[in-house]
This record gives sequence, structure tokens and C-alpha cells, in this order.
Amino acid sequence: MDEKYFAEVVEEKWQRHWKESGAFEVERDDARARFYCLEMLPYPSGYLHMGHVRNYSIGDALSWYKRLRGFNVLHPIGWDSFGQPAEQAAIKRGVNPKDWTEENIAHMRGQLQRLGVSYDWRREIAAHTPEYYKWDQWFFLKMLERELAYKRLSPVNWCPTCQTTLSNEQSSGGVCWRCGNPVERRDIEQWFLRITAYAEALLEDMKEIEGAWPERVLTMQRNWIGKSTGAFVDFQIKDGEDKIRIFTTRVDTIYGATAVVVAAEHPVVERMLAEGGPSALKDEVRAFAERVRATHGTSVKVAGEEQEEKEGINTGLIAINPFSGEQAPVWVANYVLMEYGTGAVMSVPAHDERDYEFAQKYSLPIRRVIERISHEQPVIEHDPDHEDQSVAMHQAFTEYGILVNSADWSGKLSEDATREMAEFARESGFGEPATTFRLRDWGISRQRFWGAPIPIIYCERCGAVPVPYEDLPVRLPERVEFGATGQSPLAGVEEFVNVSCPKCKGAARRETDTMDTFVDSSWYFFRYCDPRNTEAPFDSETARYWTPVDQYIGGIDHAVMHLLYTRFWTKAMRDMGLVNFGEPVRRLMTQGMVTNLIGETGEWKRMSKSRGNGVDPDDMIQAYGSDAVRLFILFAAPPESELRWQETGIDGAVRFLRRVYSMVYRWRDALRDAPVEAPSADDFTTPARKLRHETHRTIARVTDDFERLHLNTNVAALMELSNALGDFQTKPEGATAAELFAAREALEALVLMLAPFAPHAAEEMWEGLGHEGGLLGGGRALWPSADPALARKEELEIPVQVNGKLRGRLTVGADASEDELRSAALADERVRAWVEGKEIVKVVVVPKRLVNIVVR
RNA sequence: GCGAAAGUGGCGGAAUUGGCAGACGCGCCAGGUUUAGGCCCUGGUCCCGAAAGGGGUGGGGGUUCGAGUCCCCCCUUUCGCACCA
Repeated sequence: MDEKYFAEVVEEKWQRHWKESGAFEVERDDARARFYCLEMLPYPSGYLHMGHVRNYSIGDALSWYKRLRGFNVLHPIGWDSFGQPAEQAAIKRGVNPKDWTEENIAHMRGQLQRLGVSYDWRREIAAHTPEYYKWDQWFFLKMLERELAYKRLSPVNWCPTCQTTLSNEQSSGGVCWRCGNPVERRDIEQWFLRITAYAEALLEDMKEIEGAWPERVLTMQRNWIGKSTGAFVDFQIKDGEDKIRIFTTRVDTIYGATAVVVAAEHPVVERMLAEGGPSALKDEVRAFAERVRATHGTSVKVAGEEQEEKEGINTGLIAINPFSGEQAPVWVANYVLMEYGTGAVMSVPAHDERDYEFAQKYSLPIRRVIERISHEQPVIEHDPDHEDQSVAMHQAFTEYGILVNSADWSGKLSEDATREMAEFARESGFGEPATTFRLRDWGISRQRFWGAPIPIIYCERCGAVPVPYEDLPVRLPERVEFGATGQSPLAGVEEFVNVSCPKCKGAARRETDTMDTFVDSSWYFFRYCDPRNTEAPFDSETARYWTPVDQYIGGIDHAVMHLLYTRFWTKAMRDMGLVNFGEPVRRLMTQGMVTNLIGETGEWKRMSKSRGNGVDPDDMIQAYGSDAVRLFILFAAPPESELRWQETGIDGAVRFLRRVYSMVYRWRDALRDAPVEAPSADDFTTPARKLRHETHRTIARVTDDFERLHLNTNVAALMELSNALGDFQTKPEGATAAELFAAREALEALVLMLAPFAPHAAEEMWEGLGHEGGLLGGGRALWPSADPALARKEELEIPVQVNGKLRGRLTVGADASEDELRSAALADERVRAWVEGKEIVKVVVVPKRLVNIVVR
């Protein structure tokens, strides 16, 4: 141990030590409790950014903590190395996507190693390697067998900028998740995964993770799945065979239906237009439907933009309300979506805001059929003399209430009627109770090169034939021509495309689409458990030891995409018998963004190269050392909050590390003579007792805050302990044996608890304190434990209030009784001055907390 | 528009259950030491006030002996959803 701390030297030394001793390399060990700490795997863009550093610092701190507590900690890393940037680089600069990707990985791996993150590097994986994507393909075939994968012609979200299709999740809001540009619609044959088969389970199983995942994430997923329960009801078309099936959550309002409104793409419209001779009305409807269809999906709603104006046209068709027998006109309108429910709704203007707005515009009748149950003045006027007529309403009444004007159902409560009427529809054969979801199946076909090829062969005779398992992996060819054709570049590679049919051996063509990269990331953390397995994606027994993931850490941006897909994938794997649980992640933490000022604008925005407000982690490590950078990042803000980058803060971290280091250096020689066994309580001087109290209190706090991931307050607690050590005695000379014992206890605890935040410095100091083999080398869990008796204060300062205002303080024993506190408070001189001459109404005594004297 | 979360010094942020508001750090001020300087050490640092004391957690009201914390109204910010029938 040198007198001065040189981060470069110390960090390099311990990084080498960790590598050589295999400090972070772990194996399954059924006798030991495991802890699986996982950070979201990075895309190898080429450079680490501060968001990565923050993510890995949080995970690394937790991993170290768990290791020091004796857990067998799996902490792996890998690369989400398929995807568009590599292909863009290939198109723009003519580089090979594989070379580009692997160079990036090499560079980023170096950065991670300089950061000293405690990964088991033997388990590193990369999605673009055949050893990995073979299993993507294997899973695809398994899904196909279980009918969880299927192909269909489908309108897809097409991003013209990225020249690819996107899933619903990736085109949320009508814009591409990657480039932010508007998305178009196209009809393309593509492969889907049947995530909707698990819609109910994805909702239901949230019970298991409730409280352990951020509520926002669960809410976002819940909204995305969008379950709603209601009923299907069939409206017969008058003078025709057709029925229009509508979906409603408010069948109790059906007597108020004054129209049926369908989507522009609804079959009933198409049939009407196809039938019979020409008519003026048909032309109008056709023109309207075409206009709506053209704008649907392309009329992209930018955030904050006004909702589209409701427009519609009467088709002239008449539908019969099966409950009332009444006739209702059939309209086509732009506000009814073909993708949701049945693409048709009953229009109940009195009790639905959209229908109300629509009815106002087109003067459709408004009929009230639900009344507020309150005895108070009804909010909406209602004229009893005109029960059956359109009634003046200033807005729709959308709450539940009591049914009126609804034949025999009148007088029932909405809650009951909704259930009973759906049941009645079933019995009567014109409908049924129904549940719909907003969630759509996951389209995974991408017309791209840099992804896992979908293992399908198209044969004229046999159709779409799965590639036999023994032929996996279907490898990506090395040489490819790139061009923005809208087709996968693979289509231009003859030797890839032209194959023989696995069934009939005849000439056949290979599928040229590749898989969405979210497939790769849906199961990667299972692969870490058994990364070199050549027989299976992973060994189930091994995975059973390591999974589910105990703590997952990553950005909120994956709240609905990755985190929904991986939940789905895990449930599918469970049903395949590969794992024995359905929720892959026990606890999730979503870390906040790292932001920086943009120039002089005063605006804090996410760091990024293009904005020019990025900070290079390498520069920071070089200037301050990895430990100081990480310590600062964890200290500056709670992990979930935004972190505003202020470089002056790192100086504080550097100072703190140096202070601790020099204290250790100053004490180390004297501590060799410190007693091994704790001296008897009487031997400790008052300062020594205070220090011991501070040490044990800090251990208790830090241990507790680790479980809650309050890492910023943990660093603060360590700084306090270090300050207490500074106050204790600056020099070891003249210290008694008991004082030496207390000093060593404090220093060792401080160093050990510092390890999760500044592991290199902690290793160096631990060694400086005379320990060999490193923090993880002794085969013993070193995390200190708090002695509750010492953590408790011997004496307490109890504030005394008079009428809620602080007037004095009492110093009392920690176990002073209520009576003792009361009389001590009343006897206190300063307090007496405030109480004198007044009537004491009440004395509130909260033991260990305060005394409040209420006077008049 | 709907829904959720959050508003605390000059700044980042502390304050498990209602119980001393501002821990810890940055910055700033003063002093010391060393130096060319960075550095290091000591003390101070919510506001008003000479002090006693008073005020203070976005604004207003309420509950309570006691409110940053609970309830109601309003304002602001951030995030999510946005014709989902």
C-alpha cells in the first residue's frame, strides 16, 4: 500500500487480480444460495455511454453486496448484436455487418473491463453468432409445432426510413421506435408469434410481481394488453342475410342505440359496395371509405396534436336492434377501428362521449336510458314528459346508473344489467358475453439481413416446410448485396435462397426474412446459465438453479416491448417444459436517464452524441478513475431518478476516497497491535463507544438500504462513518487497546461496505489492513453484521415542544420511561419559562421521540 | 382530453410508521497550510433579526397535541395513454 492513492495503478492491479483469480467466475452449486443480478444487454453501438455506466454501476454494486454476503452471484454480460445499425453501416460505408459488430464489441468489452465491472466473462454471449441464433431458430420451430408461430398476409407497420416492418409495440403512436419517423401500412406475408394466447396470463401473473416491479411498468403493460369485458351483440341487416356483430362494454345502454357505426374496412361495407348496380349513395360511401382507409395509419398523430375530427356517412343500410326490435341506420365512420373488437359499434350518444360528439355533428337522435342513482339534483337535465324522445343533454352521461326506457330491463342497476343482458343475448342466440384485448400478435418478420434467418423453406408442392432441427442453424451468408429494395437483402443471395425441400427434395426457396431482434433478447438470460450448450438452448436443471432473475436493471424504454415479450417467452417455455415458472424476473428496477446541459440553453436532455451533450466514460475514467466515477453516479441521485451530470461532483467522490485511503494508511501499522477479541465494555472510552455505535448503526443502515436499492443514501452513510472516524482521533499514537479495536472495527466495516461502490480502492485498502487473497478470495462472506445493542444509542436527545414549538432538549437514557420523560421535560428550565403561569392541558410523550406540552 | 407520479436551500438530494426539516455531497464565504497553481486542513453556510425570537417544504384551506408526510381545492412540471367501443 502506497502512501498516496493512484487510481490508475490500483485499478489496473486489481482488475488483473480479478481476472487471474477468476474472482467473478461462478458455477452452479446446489449447496449455496444463488443470486442472479442482470442488467439489460447492450446493443454494440461502438461506445459505452453514461447510461450504460449507470446501469452497470447499479448492478455491480448489488452483485458485490450479495457476494460479500455469501451468495453465489451470477452476473453476466453479452451483446444484443443483431439489428439495423450494423446494416446501415454496411449500406452507407460498405463494411461487413459482422466485422463492424465485432469491432464494436471488442472496443466496448475493453471499456467495460477498464470500468472493472464484475462480470463472469466466460459466459459472454452475442446474438449474432450462429451458436446463439441457432437457438432462436430452434425456438421458432418449437413455437411452430405448438401453433404459437404462424404466417399470414397482414397489414404491417412499415417504416420507410428504416425500410422494414415493425411490431405494434415498436410503432406505438404511429411512429417508428428507432428513428421516430411516421409509419405506413403495407400488406405483407409475415410470421407472427401468438402472444395473444397469453394475454390473460400476462395480466393474471402480474400478481406475482406486483410490488417488485415499478408500478408504472405494470400499468403500461396493463394498458397495452388492454383487456375489456363486455358483450358481442348481432344486429341483423334489414332485407338481407348479413349480420353486424358489435362489441360493447355497456350492453346496458343498448336501448339508447340510435345507430350502428362500422369501420371503413368492415366487410359489410365491402359487400354492399360489391353488390348490385351503381347508385349515387354507393359512390359516396365508396369515396368516403377509401379516403378513411388512405389516411388510417398514415395520418400520424404527433404527440400533443388534436384528435382527428369525427366523420361519417350513412350507408342507407338498416340494422335491427335485437333487444328492442328497433331499426337503426348503419353508418361508416373514421373513429371506428377495424383492428379492435369487431370493427363495429352500436352508437349510444346519450352514454358515450364519442357517440355523443358524432350524433351532435350528424343530428342523430340522443336517447337517455341510464339515470343517475343519486337523490341529488341530476347533473343532466331530463324532461319526464318526453321520455321516449331525444332529450337535451349537454354531454354524455357515461357513468353507471339505473336503467330507464329499457323495456323490462328498466329499473335494474347497470352493473347487473350488463351481466344479465349479455347472458340473455347468449340464450336468445344473438350474442354472448365477450372479452377483447388491445394486444395483437407479435409480428417478427423483418426484411433485413442482419438478423436470425427464419428457418422455413417454401416448396411448390409441400408449402411452407420447417427446416429440420438437425439442419440448424440456418446460417447467414457472408457475402451480400445491400440495397433499399424493400426486400430482405438475403433474397439476392442465390446459394442461400435456392435449396431443396426437406420433405420432397424438390427445388424450393428459403424464407429470406429474418427475425425481429427482440426475439434474441426474449430469452438471452437463460442462455447465460449454460452459454456453451450445443444440445439445447440451456440445460433445464442448471437454469432451475440460477433463474428466475432476482434483480433486473434497465431503462424504462423497454417497459412494453422487451419486458412484455420476455414474459410471454418465459410462459411459452414453461409450457414447453423448459422452465418451471412463468415470470422470468423477480424484481425490476428501472434506472433514470443520465442528462446533461445542452450548451448554454439551460435545458437538461439525455446525453447523446448528436446533441453534443455526451460525456465519454473513457475520459472520465482516465481523469478520475472508475471507482470515483461510479461512486459519484450512485451518490448523485436515487437510481430511479434522472441524473444530472455535474462534473464537480466527481471531485467530491475523489476526495472522499482519498480521505478514507489516507485514514487506512495512517492506522494500518498501529492496528497490528489491536486486540483480536473485543475488550470488555468498561475498557472503551467514550469516543470509542461513540465510534462503535456509529459503526454498527451504519452497518445496519447500509444493509437495509441495499435491500431497497437506496444506493445514494448508502454512500452518504459511508461518508458519515468516515467523518465519525475522522472525529474519533486523527492519529493512532497513544490509543488504548480498546480504542484500536474500535478503530479497526470501523475501518474494516467501512472498507467492506465501500467495496460495492469502489471495488478497486476497497480491495487495495483491505489488503492494506493486512488481509490476503482479496475480498472474495478467502471463501468467507465478509460483509459485517450489526450488533443491535451497539447500533442502538445509549443516550438520546429528546426534543421538548411547548404547543408544538421546540423549546428544549433532554438528554436521557435510551430506555427512559414515559413518566421519566414527562417529569424531566416539566423540570427543564428552558421549558419551565414557557410553561410558567399557564395551564397545562396535556402532555404528549412519545418514548424515544419527543415530548410536547400543550398549554393554554 | 384521460390517467399516474412529483414539487423541499444557490445546486444534486436526505427525512421506513405523522414526531428536532435541510443528513450527505457540490458550490459559496472566512481562516490556516503548502504551492506557481490545483491540493489539503479548520470553521461557517434555509430566510428575517444585534439578540430574544419569528418565519419556512409550489399556493390556499382542513384534520391533529404535532403535517414535507394524511384529506380537499388550485397551480406547475414530468411521464404514460390518446378515438380501444
